[in-house]
Amino acid sequence: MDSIYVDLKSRKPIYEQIVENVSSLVLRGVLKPNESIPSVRQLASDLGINPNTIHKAYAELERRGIIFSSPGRGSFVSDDLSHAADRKRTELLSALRTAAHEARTYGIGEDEAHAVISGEYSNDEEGKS
Amino acid sequence: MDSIYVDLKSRKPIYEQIVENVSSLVLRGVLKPNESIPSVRQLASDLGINPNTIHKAYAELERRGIIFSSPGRGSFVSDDLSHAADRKRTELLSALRTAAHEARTYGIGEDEAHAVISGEYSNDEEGKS
DNA sequence: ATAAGTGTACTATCACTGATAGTACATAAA
DNA sequence: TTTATGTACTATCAGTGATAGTACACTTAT
Repeated sequence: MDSIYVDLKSRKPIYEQIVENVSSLVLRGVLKPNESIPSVRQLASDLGINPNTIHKAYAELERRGIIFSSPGRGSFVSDDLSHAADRKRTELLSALRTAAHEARTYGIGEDEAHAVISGEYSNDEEGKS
Repeated sequence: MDSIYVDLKSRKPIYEQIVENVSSLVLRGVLKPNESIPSVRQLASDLGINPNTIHKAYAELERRGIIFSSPGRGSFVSDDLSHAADRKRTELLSALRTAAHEARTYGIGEDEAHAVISGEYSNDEEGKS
């Protein structure tokens, strides 16, 4: 959860997994602004996949303002993550709204829906060692 | 929403759209048990897609116990939908749980999450004419 | 200056999957 | 008998993800 990995058996393309993976580490604060992230070739080697695939992911991450890359130097976490954070927040609320809407559509009661939320927020000490 | 359609521009495969589409109509009670559904060729013609694609969707729907097909007669909604309904319910609750978990992970407060649920359940007259 | 490591840009190729096209056959109903 | 149905094939195409290989410009450290 706190490092980069891929699931080769997943339906989701590898490069998308990398994108979401790094994005998650950055937006959750595991990787700090201006911190360096693994080089294209290094990460490709670590994960046993093609460098082109990593580059495709990094290009998308740069497009989203999550990281920036500099030829000869490497790739780094963006110094301004506000845009990306806002977008993620909106996306999460939208997902929650959609799930709730679907639940209602199929006859799941409001009380039960609230109970699910409460249950998820009462899993004590989410990030313990 | 209450009839079968497809979005050719979607990332989701056409046959999967058909599956979810029919499944939704059946589990929401729009299509009743033992009611007939469009024939493979008819639906293919209506939607402007290949009959093989429809058949692939119908085969999956039959596998899930949503419909059943009979050569020479046609395809019909299953008479016993309890299994499919249970699975759908579990799936919806799981989706809600996942959305809530993600929201929490990224710092969205419990109050805000509950507010989203309440908001979605207070959209009065969801299904008006 | 040199070497090593970096991002980046190509081309070519392969594999998988979704989708189409066409044909064919057995069945059921009018 | 005719028509429409589900079903089962084969062949083909298109798009996409991924790999392989090469190359070039840039930065950093030696």
